[in-house]
Amino acid sequence: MDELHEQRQQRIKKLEYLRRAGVQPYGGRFEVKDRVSHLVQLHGQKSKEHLEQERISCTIAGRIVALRRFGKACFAVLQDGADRLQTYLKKDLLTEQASLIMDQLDLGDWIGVSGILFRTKTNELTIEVHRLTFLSKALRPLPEKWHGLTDVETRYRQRYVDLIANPHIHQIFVTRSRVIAAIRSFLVERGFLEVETPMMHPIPGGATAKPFVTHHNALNIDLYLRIAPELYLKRLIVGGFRRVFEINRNFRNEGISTIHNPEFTMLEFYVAYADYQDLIALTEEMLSSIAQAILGTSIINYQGTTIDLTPPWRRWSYRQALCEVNGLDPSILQNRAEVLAAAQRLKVPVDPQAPLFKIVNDLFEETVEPNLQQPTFITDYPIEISPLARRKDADPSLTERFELYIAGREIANAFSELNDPLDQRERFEQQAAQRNAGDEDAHRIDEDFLRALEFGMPPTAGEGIGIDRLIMLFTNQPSIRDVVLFPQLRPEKQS
RNA sequence: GAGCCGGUAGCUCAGUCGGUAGAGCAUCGCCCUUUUAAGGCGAGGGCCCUGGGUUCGAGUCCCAGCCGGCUCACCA
Repeated sequence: MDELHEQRQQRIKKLEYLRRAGVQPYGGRFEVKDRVSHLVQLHGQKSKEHLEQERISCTIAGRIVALRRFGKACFAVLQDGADRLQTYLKKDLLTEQASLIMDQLDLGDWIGVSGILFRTKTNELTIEVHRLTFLSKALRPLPEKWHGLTDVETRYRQRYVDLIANPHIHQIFVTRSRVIAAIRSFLVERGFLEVETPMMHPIPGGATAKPFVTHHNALNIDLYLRIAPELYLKRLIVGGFRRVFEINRNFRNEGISTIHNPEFTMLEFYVAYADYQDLIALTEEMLSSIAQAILGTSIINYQGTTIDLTPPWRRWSYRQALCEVNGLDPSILQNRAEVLAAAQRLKVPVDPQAPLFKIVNDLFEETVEPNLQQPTFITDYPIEISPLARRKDADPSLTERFELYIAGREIANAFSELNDPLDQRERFEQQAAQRNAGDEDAHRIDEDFLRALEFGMPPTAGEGIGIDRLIMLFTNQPSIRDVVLFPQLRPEKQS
């Protein structure tokens, strides 16, 4: 007989036995009086004698993740969230029915216990159980106790098993939730209004990306899952909201990698009357204070690199960074032949036919980005690669824009917004021309957005932060799949 | 989309030169009232990812495919 089938049959037999004995194998409400984490925090340091004297009563519930039987007694380790506590079940101390339950317990079952805290001979904090309540029967066996579940495919497909077998995974998602909650309160405290804008767009906009298409039957129209909330949030600034933010999913129909999931969580926020310099200060304060609040430090380790989030962070202009890293004279950036020569000398493969700004940007990405391990604001991007950003008054070839890099990765992208409706229309039309020429990622003209801008948008600064990548950094995870509960995979073959 | 690596019991993994499918944990039976990878004795459990091919004989060699990981490309 198939082994899984056999273990499952065994457990169904035990379930039926419990039922015949009057024990509900899938019970109802149970009054949990204590959390394991709290008990350990309160009493984890107390000595054997101290505990004997205090006789602390407690009631916990959890899943059995280890079971060591000794004839008429057993040790069962219960897992409550990411925390574990040993319980000691002794038939002497239990009712007849509880003894019967004890004999039927399997790894994975849920039970509730009441008893007294004590320390065993080996000094382990343990509950001596006086009351045992069966809560829920597991029909499938848990992964092996020592190595746990390591097969990454199973970990992602059956995250529930991953969370059971690898409690530290639990902690990653707790941290994720806390970071997002902290971002929310940081922004709300500063007068931002949290809003929700459409996820289904008639015209996908606000980013350069391929959208997912879906269809609305009653309206008989195609809709696109949003690639960015940007254009809707700016409509709200036009409408008079001074500070808005949204934390929600974006969808991009592109490749999957350790830093790309088709749906990913994005924070975007917009501040009327502000410019990108204000956002530099805000970003520094937000990320360093959240690290301090959630991790208890602003110095973090990411994959072996120590990263110091203590402000202020380095400000480095795009051109200056490029020239300093590679020992180039800034004057050559305008000269195609010299840039190509530099690329060759630096062994960066570039397309000699490409526009100059593209070649310069390839050089930047190849040579500068990997060096940006410590938090760095790269500022003043060229106009050609910043179609939505406001020009700098002092140099119209540059924009009021920054990207924040940490650990060699782009974490945030922000700029003073373009609020000139006529300029925006021109840029849309240029994009549309590129689209007609075959660039399917180029922006489409959003007439309603242009209409909104024509009603007048105040000077505004806006920023986007990729939340998943931020969480990777804060939890020291190498892959985005490790910070998304259910990452996208090919569907499992049904057997 | 391309390259490299992997897929064997519920889990973690061995499997030599092509010659009867293995271990530990888990499961089942017996013993055991302070163990913690508990222990002792015994037992059961396999679509070796799928489909072809070579061969007297394939987990092993060859081809195609499926699924996953990593790297690269696009992107955040």
